Amino acid sequence: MNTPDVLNVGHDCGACPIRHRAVCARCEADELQTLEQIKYYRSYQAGQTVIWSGDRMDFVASVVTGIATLTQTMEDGRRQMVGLLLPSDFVGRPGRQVAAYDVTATTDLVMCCFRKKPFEEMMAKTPHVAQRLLEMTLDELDAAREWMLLLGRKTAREKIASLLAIIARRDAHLKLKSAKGNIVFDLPLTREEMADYLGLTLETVSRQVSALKRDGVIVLEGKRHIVVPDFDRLLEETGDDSDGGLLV
Amino acid sequence: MNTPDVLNVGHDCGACPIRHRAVCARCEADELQTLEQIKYYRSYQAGQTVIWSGDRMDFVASVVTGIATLTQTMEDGRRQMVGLLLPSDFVGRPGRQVAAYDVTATTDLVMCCFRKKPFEEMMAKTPHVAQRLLEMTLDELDAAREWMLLLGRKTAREKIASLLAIIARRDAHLKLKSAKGNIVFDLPLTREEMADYLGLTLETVSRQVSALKRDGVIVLEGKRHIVVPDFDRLLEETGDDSDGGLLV
DNA sequence: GACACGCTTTGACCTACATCAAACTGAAAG
DNA sequence: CTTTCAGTTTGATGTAGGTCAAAGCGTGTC
Repeated sequence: MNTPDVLNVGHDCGACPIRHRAVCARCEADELQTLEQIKYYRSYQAGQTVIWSGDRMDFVASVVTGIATLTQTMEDGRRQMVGLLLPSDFVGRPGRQVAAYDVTATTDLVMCCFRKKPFEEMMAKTPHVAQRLLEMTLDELDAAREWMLLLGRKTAREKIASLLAIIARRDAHLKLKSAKGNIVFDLPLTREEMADYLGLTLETVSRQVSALKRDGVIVLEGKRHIVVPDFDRLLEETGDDSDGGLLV
Repeated sequence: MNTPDVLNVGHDCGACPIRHRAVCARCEADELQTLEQIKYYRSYQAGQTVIWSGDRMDFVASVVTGIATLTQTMEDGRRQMVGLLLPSDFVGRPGRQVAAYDVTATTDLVMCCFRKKPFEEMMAKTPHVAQRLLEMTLDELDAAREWMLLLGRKTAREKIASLLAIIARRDAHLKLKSAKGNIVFDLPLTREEMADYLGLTLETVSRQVSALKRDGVIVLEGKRHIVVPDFDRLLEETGDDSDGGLLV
């Protein structure tokens, strides 16, 4: 096995077309050996909670397969998703003892974990890892800020379109397919989870998904399987700038 | 001068009570010398735009005095603030050529800048800096996620109370005062800027500020000067958990 | 086959906040 | 002292999305 999960975290290889996933010629570097020694796997079933906010968290991890969410809950039960973790995403914060969010598996989930202590020691020694982690965290921060624009200023319809576009893009990217023609993917979230992502109610999500379907922006096969016949059309519905955020 | 601005970025000294601000015994470390050589200052007047989204950005910087905001704007003019930069906060992303957000001075502003190229070279050499930057970015990510909960799920009144609490805390912290008794501070934002922060309109902000004043949660002296007679009371109005997010 | 259970859709109604509009306030400019 | 202007407040009205309620749908179970 080529341990792509380990590469996600430890290594940034310019030669790899898809940085977080590909196998890389420099796999023998020291930090990878170290990571290899301290890693272990955990599996969770769909719906299982990985960690509760406030729990002691003695590991960091990266998602290998499946989807997990980070959510915050208010005392009265209002919930807001604050992170959507797809394969190759990183969970956990070096330097923090206690989880700040609920982490939940929304599909069956496999994570590649590293015990926090040795991971931090390794980080202190190998600048590679800290730099890669910084880069990944900055990407997450950008995503969070786009998400803030969505939550604060977009209409319900724009929110739905944006979420579909995000998932479609991630999905297509992970499958290495180009974005020409039909884009097909399975929604990994229930209406309620979509609502928690978007700051809406599930009823509003349902209505707006139906509306996009009625207007021919998407085609629904069953409840979960989605076909996007014209990706540009979907992007128009998001309210985002047309130049599509190609910042480097 | 003890160059506290430089310390913000380059150094994490456990001995300093207030980490980002204090002067530190290890100031002679190499990276500080390097930073010292490549730094320069820029001043902006209140209202001036520091960088437009999409502009080439050849420096990174930290705020020395004053307040700046990061905002995103949609084609039709809807605006959402996505970052509020107070003294000691960091702007700019190593590795990115182009600004992703509008950066605006909301008060007179002094920034301590570092040209990007030498800063990045220095980062590659001194792990200290990358690690400090990672830590700061993770803090920002947490702040962004709390902000997402605010935007997605809080009522207008809770949003206002939360913003006041955030500013009060930052302000008190920067002044090294304890949080007992009256907390007094000047609002650094106009109603419109508050609205852009909170995903509201300025009219709603005005109404809710008046309501909090009517209910005795805050005392307004003029339009900007605010007295919080009972900080716990204000916190109750935020809708947040009472244990106040003391995550380490 | 019928039942139960989780998820989704649809409808009727309601309300928090947006929108539009006008008046107020205070500081700066002449 | 008057004018101007940016920022703010306040009021009247509109509406997107929330709330409550009921019905539909697919899958697994007895």
